[in-house]
Amino acid sequence: MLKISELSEKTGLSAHTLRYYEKHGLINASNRSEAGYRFYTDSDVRRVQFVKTARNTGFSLEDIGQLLSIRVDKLSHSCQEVTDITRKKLVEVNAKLTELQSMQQTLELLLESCCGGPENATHCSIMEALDAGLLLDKKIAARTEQGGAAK
Amino acid sequence: MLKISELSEKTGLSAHTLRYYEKHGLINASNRSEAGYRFYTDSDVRRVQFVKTARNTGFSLEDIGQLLSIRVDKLSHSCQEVTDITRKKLVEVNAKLTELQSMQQTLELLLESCCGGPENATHCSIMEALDAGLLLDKKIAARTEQGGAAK
DNA sequence: TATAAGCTTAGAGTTAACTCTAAGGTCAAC
DNA sequence: GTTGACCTTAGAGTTAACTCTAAGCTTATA
Repeated sequence: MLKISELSEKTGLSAHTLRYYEKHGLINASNRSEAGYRFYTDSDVRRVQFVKTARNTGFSLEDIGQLLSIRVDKLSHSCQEVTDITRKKLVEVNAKLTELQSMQQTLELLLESCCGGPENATHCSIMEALDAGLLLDKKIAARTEQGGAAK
Repeated sequence: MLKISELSEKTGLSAHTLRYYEKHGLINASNRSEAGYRFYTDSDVRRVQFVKTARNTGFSLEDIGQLLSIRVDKLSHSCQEVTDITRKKLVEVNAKLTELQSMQQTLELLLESCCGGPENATHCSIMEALDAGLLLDKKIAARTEQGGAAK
């Protein structure tokens, strides 16, 4: 039986966060001392670790709530329910990835295009590009590749 | 001279958002009607478009504030200041990308490992993996590659 | 037994970037 | 001259997931 500080140490989640998860119905302390102190069983600990793992995998607390309700009654739930949740999350992650990759590419292009030196920014190509609404993709690509097959 | 609804249409930013940007010092309407209606000049429009482009590129409103203060007085600022802001943002984007790619890989692995069928979740490998703290990377990789060079 | 560390709760604060509401003034058209 | 669409402001609400605070018990240690 662990106290909250011990569980905190064991899981790397703060006591605040553990109480927050409890308030939101994700976890619980099976026992309390007479004074009201939380005491966690091994089973509680495993549940908390499940939550942490799911969290690290990108699931929202809401997703995790669903996963947990499957977890406690696996017989009443199907693999499909689990994969539905997982696939939905993957779709979200992929969407974000696409967005970030586009940003990454733009930022790299911008950095390539600018001298980055101590001269004043009058002709800074980053500023120009942002002013031009980033049609610079083409400009810079042309400048950089000097012969690429533009669309 | 555009009214706010016209600028909204032109830029795709809502009137609410435009006022929000104004409140936060990013943009301004050069003129107001007697009744207090905002009127935007071409120069105002270009500034708003700059903000929008920068926003799409991933810059925070705070970053954009800095970029804008460079933009209005390029002589007093260096290319290096611009690249510093840009590079900082790229570092952030790269960090997020790494995190998301890891999630993506995990989620894909999880989906590969589970049948996703209508059978109950008693032996669902996704649930098992989350329970096991995802040491499954190895399990699944082994199962999938059936002969890969594990570390 | 006294102090300090740790526990409890309810509830407020944080962050970023909006998004919306309320209450009221303005303007163009019929 | 009266709709109805549009504008104004100040300020509250939204979202997710914490994070922190205050006020007050409890427990372990010296």
